[in-house]
Amino acid sequence: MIDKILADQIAVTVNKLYNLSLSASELSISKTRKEFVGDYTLVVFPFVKAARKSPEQCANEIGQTLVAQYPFVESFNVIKGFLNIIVSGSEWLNFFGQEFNKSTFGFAETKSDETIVVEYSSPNTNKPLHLGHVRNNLLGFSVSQILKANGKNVKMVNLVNDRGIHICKSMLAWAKYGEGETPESTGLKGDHLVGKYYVLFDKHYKEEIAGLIESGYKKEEAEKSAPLILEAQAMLRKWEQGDAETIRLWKMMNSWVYQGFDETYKRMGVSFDKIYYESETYLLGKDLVQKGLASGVLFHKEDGSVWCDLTGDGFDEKLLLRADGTSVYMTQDLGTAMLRYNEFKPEKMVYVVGNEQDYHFNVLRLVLKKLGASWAKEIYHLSYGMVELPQGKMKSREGTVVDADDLIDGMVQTAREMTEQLGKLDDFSSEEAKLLHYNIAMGALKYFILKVDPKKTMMFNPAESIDFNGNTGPFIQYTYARICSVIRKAAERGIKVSDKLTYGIEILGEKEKSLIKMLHDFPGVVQEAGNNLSPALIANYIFELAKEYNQFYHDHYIIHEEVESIRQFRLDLSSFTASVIKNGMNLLGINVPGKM
RNA sequence: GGUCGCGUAGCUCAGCUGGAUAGAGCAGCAGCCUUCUAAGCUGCGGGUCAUUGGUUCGAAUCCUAUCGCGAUCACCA
Repeated sequence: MIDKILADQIAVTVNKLYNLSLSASELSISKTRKEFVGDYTLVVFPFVKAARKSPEQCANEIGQTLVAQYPFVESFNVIKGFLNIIVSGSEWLNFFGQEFNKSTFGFAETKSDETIVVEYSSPNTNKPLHLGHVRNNLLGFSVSQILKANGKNVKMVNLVNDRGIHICKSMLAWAKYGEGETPESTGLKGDHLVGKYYVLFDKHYKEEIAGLIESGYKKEEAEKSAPLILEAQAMLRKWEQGDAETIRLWKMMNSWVYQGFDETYKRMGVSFDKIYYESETYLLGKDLVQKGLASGVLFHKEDGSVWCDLTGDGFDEKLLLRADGTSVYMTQDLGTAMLRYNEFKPEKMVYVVGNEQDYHFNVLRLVLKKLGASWAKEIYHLSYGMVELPQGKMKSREGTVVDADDLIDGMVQTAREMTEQLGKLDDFSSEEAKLLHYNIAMGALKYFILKVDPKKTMMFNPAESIDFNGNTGPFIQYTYARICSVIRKAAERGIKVSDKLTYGIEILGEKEKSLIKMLHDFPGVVQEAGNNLSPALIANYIFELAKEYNQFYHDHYIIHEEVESIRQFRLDLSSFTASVIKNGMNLLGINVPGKM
């Protein structure tokens, strides 16, 4: 980008002047802050010693040399140790035009062979998706889009946790208390129906425990010997033995859940290339353990359990097989990672999983490495923070979880109310209006979540998330819709919208220049975000862009009285801005409506 | 207790590979609809960047220590 080219040339000049050998990346060159005059700023403090001159002398010297040597350096000014460089408009635009023709916003045109597997979502089939899953899904999907835009061959995968004692709990509760209820008979979404029985199990289980404690049991004993939990464990054993009736029940209830999940995924706008089921993968990893034992990486304890000694690496010993030969979470994950690696031979495997599993992934990488997997270092744990509510943490047992479907319903409802209140959609058909409500609601929700740094614990305030003012998705959608409106209206007046910025350079103001430069830097942002896996960065960038455009719009309120060249330029600018906003929002998985 | 993460305006968050006077939005106050979308715009007030010591021309940013909050250290997944 222009920054780099500029930096290269400045490096040549500085090196020659002071007999140094600095690379462009070692120079501190940034865009000039808006309160100062200039386009780019070089910090000269680092050369002061070599130059044996004051910062001001040094900066002036470099500035004069640059102006003399390069036509695109128009002039400069010096404030303390800061050299502000002013780039010549026409030279700069010339460069800009070339770059613009070469590529559109830096999205790779050719796909690389590099495959990246992104695992996200990974729900349990015993309860509906909640707010925490929403953050997971949006992050996973956004990151995948960002990587795709960077030319990677992305495989989005989901590992569904469809077996285990927790699944048996809801199965058992349904069998005992369900009276044959189905999604059809109740009108409930399948995942909600199953979730209802999971809660019901917990309720009855707690009652049994309380009863046992009253009759003299200790708490731990009561928890272990309550009839319900024993029954659930028995059911799990039956499942593992392939008992026909148990499997039938399990398949039926899971199919309800999947239908419910599909609906929620669809509403969130996320999708997967491949879905793994834990019931099919939970035995994986055992052969890895055998190999590990053979090679001496793993060892047996007296009771027959298998462990990996990680004490030399700052971790504890890690269990991989129980004494009875059954595997644990880590064993399965080792097996699944191996399976996935062999299947895709990816350059990187991204796991979108909450930060409470940081330890797990550190251990996973380490054990894989010890087992001889050279690719273990390519596992990237996209670790995200919890979502908290104003009342505190979400706890399913205390009923303080925010259900994903309820949340989306609420957002759509609010969008509808706001829209009707403003009376803007009078000329919309009911279908159009419905779609718009959905787009606005999801835009608000998605942006609200994605604008926060993934690794940080975030506060989810329902009241604020549906605010349509300020740094929000709807603000950006609104801005985009207005740009489209300008273009549309101009077309009605017969003004052509061209793709190239070849007009009006003489009348470019500072604002236009800085706006175009911001757009021009967009590819860099994508690149950086792709590498850092940070949708938050893109979200904030798009907001800045939308804000800048709004400012521009208000500064040039009356366009139809202006001269043709200015019109032409403004239109180019508008269409350019529009596409950048749209591309950026697409990266985040947010729809932007053309009119609002 | 060990390890990891976080601490920036009343609130929610940017900024963190060291650069100029630390930025947005919300909330509060004062203005702006005859023109293309007021879901908007303008202005005002609001800060010991948790504390401490260091590194240097320069620290919210890097390092030490302390305090506070959280996660984790399961034969749960």
